[in-house]
Amino acid sequence: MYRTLQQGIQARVREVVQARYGVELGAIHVELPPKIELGEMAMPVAFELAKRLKKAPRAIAQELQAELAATEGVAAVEVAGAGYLNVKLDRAAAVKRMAADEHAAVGGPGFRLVEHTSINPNKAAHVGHLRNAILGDTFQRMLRPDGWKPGWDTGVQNYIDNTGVQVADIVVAMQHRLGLSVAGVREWMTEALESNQRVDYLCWDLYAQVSQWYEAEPAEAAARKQVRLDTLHAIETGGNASADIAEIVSTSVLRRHLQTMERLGVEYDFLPRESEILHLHFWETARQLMIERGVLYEETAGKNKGCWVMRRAQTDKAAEVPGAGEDAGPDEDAKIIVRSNGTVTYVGKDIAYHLWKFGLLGKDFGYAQFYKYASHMCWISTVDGEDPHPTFGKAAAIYNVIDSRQDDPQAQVKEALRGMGFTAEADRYTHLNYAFVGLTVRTAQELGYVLSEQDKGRAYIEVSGRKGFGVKADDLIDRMIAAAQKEVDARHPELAAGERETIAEAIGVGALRYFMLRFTRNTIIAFDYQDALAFDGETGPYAQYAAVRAANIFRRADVAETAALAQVRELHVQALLEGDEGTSVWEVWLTASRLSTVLEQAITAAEPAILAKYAFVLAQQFNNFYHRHHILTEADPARKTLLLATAAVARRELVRVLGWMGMAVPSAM
RNA sequence: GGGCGAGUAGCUCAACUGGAUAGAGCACCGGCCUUCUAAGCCGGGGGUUGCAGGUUCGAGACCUGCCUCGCCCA
Repeated sequence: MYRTLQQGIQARVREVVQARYGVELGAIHVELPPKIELGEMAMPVAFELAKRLKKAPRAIAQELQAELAATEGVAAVEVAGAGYLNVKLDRAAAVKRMAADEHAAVGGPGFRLVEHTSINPNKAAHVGHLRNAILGDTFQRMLRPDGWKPGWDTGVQNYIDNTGVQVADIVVAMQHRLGLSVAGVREWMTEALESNQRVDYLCWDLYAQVSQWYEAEPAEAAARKQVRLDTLHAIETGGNASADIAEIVSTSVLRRHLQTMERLGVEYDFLPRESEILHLHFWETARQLMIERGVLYEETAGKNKGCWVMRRAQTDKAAEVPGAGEDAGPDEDAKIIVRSNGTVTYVGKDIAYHLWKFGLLGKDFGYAQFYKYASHMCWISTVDGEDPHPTFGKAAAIYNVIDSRQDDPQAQVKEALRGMGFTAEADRYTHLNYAFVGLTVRTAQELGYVLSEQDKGRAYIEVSGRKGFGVKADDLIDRMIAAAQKEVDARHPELAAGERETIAEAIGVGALRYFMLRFTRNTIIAFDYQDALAFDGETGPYAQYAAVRAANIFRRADVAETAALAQVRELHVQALLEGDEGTSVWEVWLTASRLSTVLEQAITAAEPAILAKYAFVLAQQFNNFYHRHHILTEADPARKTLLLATAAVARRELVRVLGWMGMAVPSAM
């Protein structure tokens, strides 16, 4: 609703400024004034104009003021400070439109491809992976069509590197440490499943052990590293025991990852795998395309002689240097795509994969059904595939949720697309990056890790799969839910055990998801059990609690939420929204009305933390309102209706924003 | 050596991308449960935004140079 009013005022300002001064304005900035007494919208537009018109900002603001007052939905326009234009909204009108659930439509054409999680399928998921999956899943929910918004057609992918060195390490462990054949590995897996052990946990330990084994004896180190390399090559080639074991292990671990993520409400549509990128020869096709487009060439001299390298974009700097053109000799800083021994780098394969994502490769995966969710099927890549099947790729825009250690390679892939002339695609390629998750010293020690004195002085301890160092995702989820369960059991002994469990799950998962979303993406999270398990203050449970309280009012009231909202539209509420008391009610409506503005902002900035902040502020404002006004005992019927509608609208928007964050509102708390 | 990111209250983080008196949570101190649930509410203390310059009506944000820390690359 705020968004709609904002658009109306922006259009009006543009019109007035054009007519009065003949000036065409660019983006018109509208912000929230620091205090509600100053109004609901503030525009610093007069400052901008002051420069161009050589006139005092206050004078300009005063001239505009009179002409803007007539805008629809506006009660008054005032000039404040050095020349701010402050807009006071028609509160009663806004409330009525809000009650009717009028809001700006968020969405548009073009398929959006969100890729996230992408955990190496060789060990259990850990906290860092949770940040990735929760960020990606939340962003996906922000885009996808739902009951509230038309949204964008959206698909979710989880890329699986099933032929990489990490999977090879587990295969080495299986073949050379445990001495297992393909049949033996199959048996080992079956046994683990039947004895109810988490396969990914067993692999977690195996991975740490084999990593140490490589280095354990200096005399053997070279030979063991060679075993590892040979195994990796065997897996890439396919059709041998190592490749078969890799397939068995990675598929079992992958299923475990999907189960873990499903506990958090994270689901996928498609799982493209590295093995298919290899077997379907995506790279060879991409290579031809890159050569044709002139971005890939063989270096004939210098240190990169014999390599295929990527031509770098012509920078301004290079252009200024005389003789820096093509005849100036080898570009020593060019990015190597194919090494002189013929192996393709990771970036090379990634370029091929991204050409596929945008439908530019002229090739597709085979598709097979893999994992069934309650509402849809998750497909996996294969060489041959089943028919009929859905198709992925051919995206209009992509979002890759990958941590910021991959900034360089991601930029190179984007640069390759640009270099090939696919500039529109490069522009719609978003690396949704985020800083990694470490552990606080306290939590690392609690988990039993021995730290050096130097480590103890650090702000965080880095997670390391090779050392078996980290918080496993399932352990964390278990503990979050257990902590919630304890509270629920104490507070609601009257509820059935089953319901208490459902509630605890919603709270535990909500607390975890909120914790991962409340930090902006480039903040390094030092994960701490104590902080994550705190359910007071700026946390998921706080926001959920506000929604539960709002619902409780309607459990006792004699009207339903929808009825309260319908009734308020028939009332004269203007007087009830003024003064100190009225303003405290109006503030809830104002915050609630900003939902679409906030969502759009969060999508544009690709920053889910904006949603988390908003959910908290809305909950805070509701709690404030809840304490100030006792709704059910309100004597004045008109006022009571307004208060009920206020609770209804706060709850409605809170449920929506929490929904995008993947957080359910429990039946009781 | 090059590239990227960070440095804000005791601690953990925000600050709508250049706007009004830099805001929250935690912790600490004081108050509020016979009224829709205290996982809550109200009040209080706490800041040279790493340092030094600069740009302008206006800088935590932009520019230059330093200082610390962390990643990535050779």
